[in-house]
Amino acid sequence: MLKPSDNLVDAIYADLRLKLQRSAVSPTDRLVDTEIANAHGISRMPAREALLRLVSEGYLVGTTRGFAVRELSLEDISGLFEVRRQLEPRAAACAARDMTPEIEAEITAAMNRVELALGASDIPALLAANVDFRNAWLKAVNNPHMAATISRFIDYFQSVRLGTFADPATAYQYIDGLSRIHAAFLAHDPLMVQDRMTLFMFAAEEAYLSVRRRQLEEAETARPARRRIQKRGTA
Amino acid sequence: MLKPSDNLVDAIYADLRLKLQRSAVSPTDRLVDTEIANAHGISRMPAREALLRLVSEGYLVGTTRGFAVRELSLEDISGLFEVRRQLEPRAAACAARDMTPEIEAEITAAMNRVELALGASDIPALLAANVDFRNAWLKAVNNPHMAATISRFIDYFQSVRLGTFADPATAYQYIDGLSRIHAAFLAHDPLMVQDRMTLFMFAAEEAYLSVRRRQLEEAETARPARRRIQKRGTA
DNA sequence: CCTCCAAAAACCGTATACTGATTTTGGCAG
DNA sequence: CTGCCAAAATCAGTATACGGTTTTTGGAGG
Repeated sequence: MLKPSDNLVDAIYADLRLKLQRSAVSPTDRLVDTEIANAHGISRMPAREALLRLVSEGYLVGTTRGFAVRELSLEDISGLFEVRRQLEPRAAACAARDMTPEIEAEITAAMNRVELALGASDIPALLAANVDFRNAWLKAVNNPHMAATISRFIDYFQSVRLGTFADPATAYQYIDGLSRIHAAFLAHDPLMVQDRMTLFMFAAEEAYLSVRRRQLEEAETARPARRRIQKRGTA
Repeated sequence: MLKPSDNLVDAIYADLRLKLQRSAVSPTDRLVDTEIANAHGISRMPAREALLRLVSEGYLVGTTRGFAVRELSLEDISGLFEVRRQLEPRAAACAARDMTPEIEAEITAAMNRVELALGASDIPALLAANVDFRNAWLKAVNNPHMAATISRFIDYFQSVRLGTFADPATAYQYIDGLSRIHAAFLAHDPLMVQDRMTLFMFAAEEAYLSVRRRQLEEAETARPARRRIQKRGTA
């Protein structure tokens, strides 16, 4: 843990980012700079700067008591998917066009791991394989700005994704869509990839919305009402 | 100067961001935390954090000797426009659909200022009015994620825009495209807005590419070869 | 047992200080 | 005048320290 680059901030940032991608941080957790700092045996500043960067990128929100993973409202989900719909089908089509055998092998390997994990109901493995699949095809996108933007928008859903995969029916449908995209990649058909990605986007949006709606309802019944997340949204 | 929020980092960030939007920082300038700090009468840390944020957002790059505005390669320009083409026509169409009379008045006012500045060949005013026009129609975009992403992508071009407006012919053509978009907004025709924005995107890409190409050539002839911008690109 | 209030703790924001790396400067030799 | 080398300056990164605000805690009173 903590090797990338010779820069402490980047190292901490990468570490936290990975934890977030793996849904290893729950929205109820509080990330505190001092904790992270002496967990890694460093001072507050690098940890703080990494946290601040995650805030400015929209992954975390600052509260009066530590940093927390950002929870998406239903509007957030709709809005984020509107952007994803504009970008991902097109990007995936480009990826299909410019696909190399190496990357093709990677996405196939990731797809296999996804199906294996689905069969074993191994949610963490499913999450990880899902991330791998996405990162693999994004590698074939020649436009780094496009790839980075997409990556970022997908990562916003980490806090919801866990819930999506918890329900077997939803997970199955999600993975089915993924596998259809995978097949289209193997067929080297950019347009088929584009179309299937478009369909996938709509299905995914609905899945996330329903999961999030249920989460919000549960939270409502559990706690009558309370919340206190201040300013510091920045962006 | 330096009022927004009760937070020094945000204040410095906003100040720098504005300077960048106005092209008030040349790529040869070096932004140094200590300078900014005692220019504002504060310590290094807030200035440094603001700079770091601009780096992580891609507006600046860290060098071994201060921070500098990021210079776009021709590939960057093409890549950035590929993303803009996916987002802006659609977003503008939504803006046209959801336009309010207040915002319509704003974009008209901005458009008038653009034409006034164009007539007077007042480049700084043209730059400012152009920013205003964009910000005005983005206000009508109900999806904040969409609006923020677009805003960000547009802002990457600040270092090139100055060059675009310097050439009267290019500036005229650019502004003509803008005015056609404005007319479409006034007609409340989302599809017309969408189409015209699409055309505008292609024209703008070409304009930026040719300006940047010329800049690079000039730099080449002036200085045989040299450059030293290190790692720290982050994101 | 619950409520209210005050003391304590937690945590963020900012300031200052130190270190190491890199670049610039200035002088000395060729 | 040019090239080289060493001293000095510059600047990013990291550590430590302090102040202020908000939250939690714990006890006294109802």
